[in-house]
Amino acid sequence: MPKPLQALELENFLPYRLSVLAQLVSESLHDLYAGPFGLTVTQWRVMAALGGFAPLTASEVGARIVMDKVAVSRAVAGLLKRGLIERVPDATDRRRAPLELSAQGRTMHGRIVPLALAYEERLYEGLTSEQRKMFDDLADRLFAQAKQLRV
Amino acid sequence: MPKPLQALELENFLPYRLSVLAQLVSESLHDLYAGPFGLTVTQWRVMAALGGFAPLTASEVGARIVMDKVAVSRAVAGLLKRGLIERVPDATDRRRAPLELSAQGRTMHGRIVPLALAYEERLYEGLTSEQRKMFDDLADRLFAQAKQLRV
DNA sequence: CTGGATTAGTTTCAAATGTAACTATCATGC
DNA sequence: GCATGATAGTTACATTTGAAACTAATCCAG
Repeated sequence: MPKPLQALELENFLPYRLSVLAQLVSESLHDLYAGPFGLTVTQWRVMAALGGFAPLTASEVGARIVMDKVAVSRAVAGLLKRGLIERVPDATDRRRAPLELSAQGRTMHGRIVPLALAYEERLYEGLTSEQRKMFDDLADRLFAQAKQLRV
Repeated sequence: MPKPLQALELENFLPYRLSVLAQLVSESLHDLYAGPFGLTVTQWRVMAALGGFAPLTASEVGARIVMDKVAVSRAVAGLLKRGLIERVPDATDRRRAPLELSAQGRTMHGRIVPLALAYEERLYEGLTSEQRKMFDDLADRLFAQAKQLRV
């Protein structure tokens, strides 16, 4: 009796597994800064990008955190209103609006970073340092391959 | 001069990396069945779950594909309207509404599965089979750990 | 039995998101 | 130097999504 040539078990299907894992991790992390600091995922990512590489324009932020410019624009609007980031006028090109963390934003950033790193550390806890490197490396390759396959 | 004790580089931050990788893969896969078959991600996952384990109630589907019942309910409504799935009345408990693929749904499922598996295969292409197993195993551990950490 | 608590699933309303159109500024070719 | 097109960012509208309220059916304690 001919068995089906191909079967798809969601549980073992890589794209599905990646999706579920990423979602679970993302939600856990979200709990760290959503409640206490009132940030959305995108807002936090914008702050993280600026924390490391300010000043950046909205476009540069978008490229860095892989978000379209509308999403970035909205996150930036929210952060500006709360005074967590500031615009630095660019005299040579007034279309550009470079951004950086405000003093208040730096303080918040400084509080969240240790929480985020601690969460990452706990997540990695079951893995040896070789295994961590291995996972990172393999994830990199998958990412490169996925980009390659993107039509 | 005291350097900051902790720094967070988004590019090397595991939750962020997982999120970006999963999103890229998910979008690529989405292209395979959204255009040609007009399915949303959730709809496809519902069909995939039913393809392997029907009959399942909406709740059971939700547990399997890690989706809340509202999302499942909406996906199911869309699939029912298109005649891709059917309800099997449950005489012993009329609250429950077990679902299964219709003939038409099975046909579509049978067309999508090979496409999905082929994509997965191409994604894995740069990895040896040991590396695949390794990645899967490490991802499993991370997932278990993430569940553990979930408050 | 029967009234309150549970469970399955749907609907509703508000918030988040994506696409496309829009404004403002700058770069370029003639 | 000025029309055309490109770029940065915002706004508007339609769709999707999420949280909570709701309906219907079942379970269970007394």
